[in-house]
Amino acid sequence: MSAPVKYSSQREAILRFLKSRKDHPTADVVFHHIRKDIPNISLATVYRNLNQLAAAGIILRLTTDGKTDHFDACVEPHYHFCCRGCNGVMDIDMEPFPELTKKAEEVSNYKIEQATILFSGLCDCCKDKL
Amino acid sequence: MSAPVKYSSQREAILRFLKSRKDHPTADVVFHHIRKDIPNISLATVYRNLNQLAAAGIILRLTTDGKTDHFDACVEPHYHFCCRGCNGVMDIDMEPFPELTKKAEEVSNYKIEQATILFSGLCDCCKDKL
DNA sequence: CTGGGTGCAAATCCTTTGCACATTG
DNA sequence: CAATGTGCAAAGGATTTGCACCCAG
Repeated sequence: MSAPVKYSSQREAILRFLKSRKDHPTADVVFHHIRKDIPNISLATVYRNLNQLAAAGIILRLTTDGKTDHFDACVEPHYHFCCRGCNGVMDIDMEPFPELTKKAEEVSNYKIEQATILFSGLCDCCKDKL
Repeated sequence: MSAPVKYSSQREAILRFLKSRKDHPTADVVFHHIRKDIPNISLATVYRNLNQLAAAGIILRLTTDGKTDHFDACVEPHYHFCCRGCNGVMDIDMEPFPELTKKAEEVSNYKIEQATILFSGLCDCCKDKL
């Protein structure tokens, strides 16, 4: 049923760029960087591909407190941190707590498929400045 | 420094409405309900007051995977669940895990001020339908 | 009477979509 | 050649803002 995926150089470039970064760029950041290699790529194409990759589970869409989503080429379950100073999104290297989801499911009786943990505060750089 | 807050019947009505609900309405839902009592209130006023109340720590803004934020009159730390079927946001009645934040802070060296835990999946109603 | 609050409409920001053309398989 | 992907521009939805007027302190 799902439409067969056809190769496109734009999508490859987007994915490659995402994999090369350990921060988690927004669509706009992806767009501006890809543009250096593919000058006439359009923002719409970036959005379309990010959506497609996320839907396919190849990348992760991160919804933070800011208004724009961030994207992560690492789909292993892990936690994130969003700095209220610079609005950057970073990884937190700690093992997931599967008990959390299990306990929530017991307590609530909902079918819980996912737990999103987002820490926020100030990163190393912003800790001093603010 | 912060501007003195003046009373307004609109803000009072918005806060009262929010307190009367255990789901977590969006700005638009608040608007349509308040409108029954204050027919000529504007959506801009609703947004302005929700923002002001959230900034003052009187209510909580909940950013979910959906595109519109939800608001919660209960500011005690607690967890939420967002149903991908009906997009509703519900409370999860379980004790918070303070260790989570502590551990993340140790591991990362960031100044962590907040941990947002959002579960998602299917609620009781949507579990059967989908 | 001074400054915050409101309603309205217009503006913004982020994201999606329609359409004609290009590219892949 | 059939169908997906692209670029462009226009549309869309959620939220904010400018401005003249209103009202609390």
